[in-house]
Amino acid sequence: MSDLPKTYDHHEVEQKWYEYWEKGGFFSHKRNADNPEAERFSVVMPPPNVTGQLHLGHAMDNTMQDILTRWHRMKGHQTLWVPGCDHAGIATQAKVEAHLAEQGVSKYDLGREAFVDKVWDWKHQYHGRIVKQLKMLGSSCDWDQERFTLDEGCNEAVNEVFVRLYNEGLIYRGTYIINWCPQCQTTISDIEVEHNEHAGHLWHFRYPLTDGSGYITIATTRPETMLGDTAVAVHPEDERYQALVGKTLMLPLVNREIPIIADAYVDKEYGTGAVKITPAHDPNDFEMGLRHNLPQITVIGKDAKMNEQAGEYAGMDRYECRKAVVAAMDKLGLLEKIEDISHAVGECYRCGSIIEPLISPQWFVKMEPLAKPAIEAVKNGDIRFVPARFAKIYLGWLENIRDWCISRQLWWGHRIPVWYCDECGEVICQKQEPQECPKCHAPHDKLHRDEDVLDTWFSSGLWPFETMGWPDEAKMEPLRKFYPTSVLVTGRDIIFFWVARMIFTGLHFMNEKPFSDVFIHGLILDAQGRKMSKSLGNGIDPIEIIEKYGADPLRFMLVTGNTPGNDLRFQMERLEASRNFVNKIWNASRFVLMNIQEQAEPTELRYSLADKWILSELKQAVAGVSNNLAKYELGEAARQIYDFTWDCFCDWYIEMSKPRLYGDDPVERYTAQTVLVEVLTCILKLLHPFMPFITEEIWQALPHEGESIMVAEWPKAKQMPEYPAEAAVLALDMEAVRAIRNIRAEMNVPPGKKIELIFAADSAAEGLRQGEIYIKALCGAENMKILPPASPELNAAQAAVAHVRGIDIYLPLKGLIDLDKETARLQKEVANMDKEIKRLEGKLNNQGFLSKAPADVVAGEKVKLADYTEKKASLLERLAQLEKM
RNA sequence: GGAGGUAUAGCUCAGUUGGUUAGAGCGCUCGCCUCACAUGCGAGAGGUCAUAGGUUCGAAUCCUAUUAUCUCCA
Repeated sequence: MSDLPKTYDHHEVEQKWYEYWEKGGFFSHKRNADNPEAERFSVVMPPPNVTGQLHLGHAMDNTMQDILTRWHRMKGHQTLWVPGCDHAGIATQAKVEAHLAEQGVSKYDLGREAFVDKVWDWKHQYHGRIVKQLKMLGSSCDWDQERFTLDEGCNEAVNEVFVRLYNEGLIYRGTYIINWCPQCQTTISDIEVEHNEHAGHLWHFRYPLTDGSGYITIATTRPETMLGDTAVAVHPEDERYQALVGKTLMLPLVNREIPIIADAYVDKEYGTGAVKITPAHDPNDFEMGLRHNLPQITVIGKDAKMNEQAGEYAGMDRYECRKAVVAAMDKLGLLEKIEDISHAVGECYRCGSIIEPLISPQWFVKMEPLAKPAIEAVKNGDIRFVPARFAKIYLGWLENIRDWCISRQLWWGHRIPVWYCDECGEVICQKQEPQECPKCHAPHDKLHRDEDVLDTWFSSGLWPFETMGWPDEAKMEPLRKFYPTSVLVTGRDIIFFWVARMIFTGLHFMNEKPFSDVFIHGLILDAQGRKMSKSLGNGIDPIEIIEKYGADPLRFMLVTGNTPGNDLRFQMERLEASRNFVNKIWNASRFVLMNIQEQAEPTELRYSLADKWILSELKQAVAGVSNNLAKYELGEAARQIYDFTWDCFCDWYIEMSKPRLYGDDPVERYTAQTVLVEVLTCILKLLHPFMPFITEEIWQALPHEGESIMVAEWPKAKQMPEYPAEAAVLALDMEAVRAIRNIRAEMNVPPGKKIELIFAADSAAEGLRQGEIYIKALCGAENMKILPPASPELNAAQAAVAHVRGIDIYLPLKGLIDLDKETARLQKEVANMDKEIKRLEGKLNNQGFLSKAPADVVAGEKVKLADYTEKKASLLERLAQLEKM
């Protein structure tokens, strides 16, 4: 036991305890491993990208995981929280390329191997930073289990998965239309394309019929692709065009004869109802092309420039060509009109470039067979989303899923485990590099490996089991113990990217879901409710916050004032409120420590009214916090700790303990000291998952058993005592105190002035007597008298009066009473009671209410009515007295 | 075009199966450096719970529509 400094300095404290925990092995999943009975709790950290540093969103995500992990650890569970980072293919490669470009070096100058080495250097640098940030935040993850999505073990897992899916026919290579980012120079998957509204135009072009009988007007947002048109489509039921179906058109500028086809996909209402079909540059046209056997003519290359098939336009940028095509059509008199429209344009989620749909040979995962069980697992409740509404988003996506393009034309990532034989064209998919072609036995140097790497999410989709040793039997001890994990905590923005993929890979390869619960949280917004972004410059660095305020207030702020799934606004005021709470806890603890330095001789423990009240309240708080944590209602749990600590413990109990601590009854003193320590210790435990650092600092200073609060036993409400009768008595005394303080304030009684109190009470008299010591201390009263109701001397005094349930309170304030003011105050209160009485009478005269409402509700309303009626009577009586004065 | 979220005090938000005189923090007003804390203490003011209907004995809470706003999907 030791004293605490007057002010709390988080800098030193936070670092000290984190090192202590880490060295002590408190984060290890091996703790408690000898207890076969211990329940297990496991989480895998959504691996942050090694691209850069962590932002507030990561801070929130990891705080939530840490709260759950620390809570379960305190409950005695064997816990594993796996940390790690993601290699983030495109993002990291782009960063490093940009960095090299500043020095005038391109990746091609370096070559693949040297470039990848550079990326590893980058990774090491940022990885160190991320780890440091996580530690500053207090994350209690098991660092011995840390993984990286591109480490050897993950590579083995990726190869294993790829080869198995290939052999099962669930991975295939095919030439389809894909999303090409001309800036990143790679394919991206459908979900990596962001559709944003842009102001654009709808150009109406006339395509002449080959038979010379006229023309058809098509509307397009992409004139440059007309060079690759291979048909014009109309809706089969569109009367305007029915006669034309089957005829052919002469495609202007290129003079190619193309058919008019009918397809139900066409929207009759959009544009002219006739659309040009470019199978090589539009996904829908591609599909339609397959249905109608249309040729695919690629006119735009991977550099987003027109290729040789574009004839005279070859070499032009796609947008330059657009202008040229429009001008040429105009010149030919085939431009009917230009309409201004707003339409969605696909952009690369990474660099914002406009995506060019292209036909290209790529690797795909066949999704339907994998999606089915993943849909089922959520539908049947095996996997639960919290909040439940996110299940709908998940299901909606999986039910309409398209095959997943997994190959990327990058250098940074898991190289696709496929080799091609130059001799016979055999495709060899296997984990180890082949020494010869298994088909034609061509030697090793006749084989070449696929140049592409896999989508980052292909490896992070295996995260819950690849991090636990799979597929290496020798390393799978964590997997056997901790898979499936208990819960996944993540943002709603990566439900498709990541959550869904982990679910289907987990189900497919482990025959078991990867996690039971998916706890989804919202985004962090700035104070104005905007997304934090680099371009707005409104991002906040968690490190700065931690350095200035400490990790505890940041963590507390990040999980309070908010309900699961909703976005959270970051406001300095809220951070300050959390910091103030930390300060409050610190000072309350100082008070307790100061007052137990001279421990009273242990005598008997005799709980007084206040002790029984605070213990009852504590039990409720413990139950509430535990229940809310179990429901992932972290904000509500935090609020309950806050309220209990500040209101119940600091504002009331500590104040009530003072007269006992400073008095000379050793039993009272000893009891108060004991209860103070007991309740404070319990508060610290409840708070520890939220504020790990300050709680450890104080806990270590208090009398305690064990090495760390981290592994102290989580309080069990069921084992705690409660005293409802005494708690109710004290609650009434507290009401009286509030009423008295109110009068003091309203009557401008100087705070230092001691007053006298006279109570008129019948059944409540005993409770007042028991609470006398507190009432006097809290009201600044010298004496208090408790008289029977209607005692003669009550009328005599010139006093202010209040009434609380069955108690008339008289404050003799000779000379301090402003009669008019007092009358006004009482009248206001009478009016208030009138309103309530009227409301209750209405309710209680309602036959429907009496017969249909539950009995306890009816009884409750009756008690209220009686209270208010009594109070009103008392107030009126007092008003009558005042009039006589 | 489809789906969903949100709408409660000046601001940011709670309000968990319908029943509280509708709550908190910040801000505001009044009074206080009361021996843990002015990052504080005590007392207060402030809300037609977006709008319109409906269900119910009873609606901030459930249903329908509307409006505003945000997000996702196409």
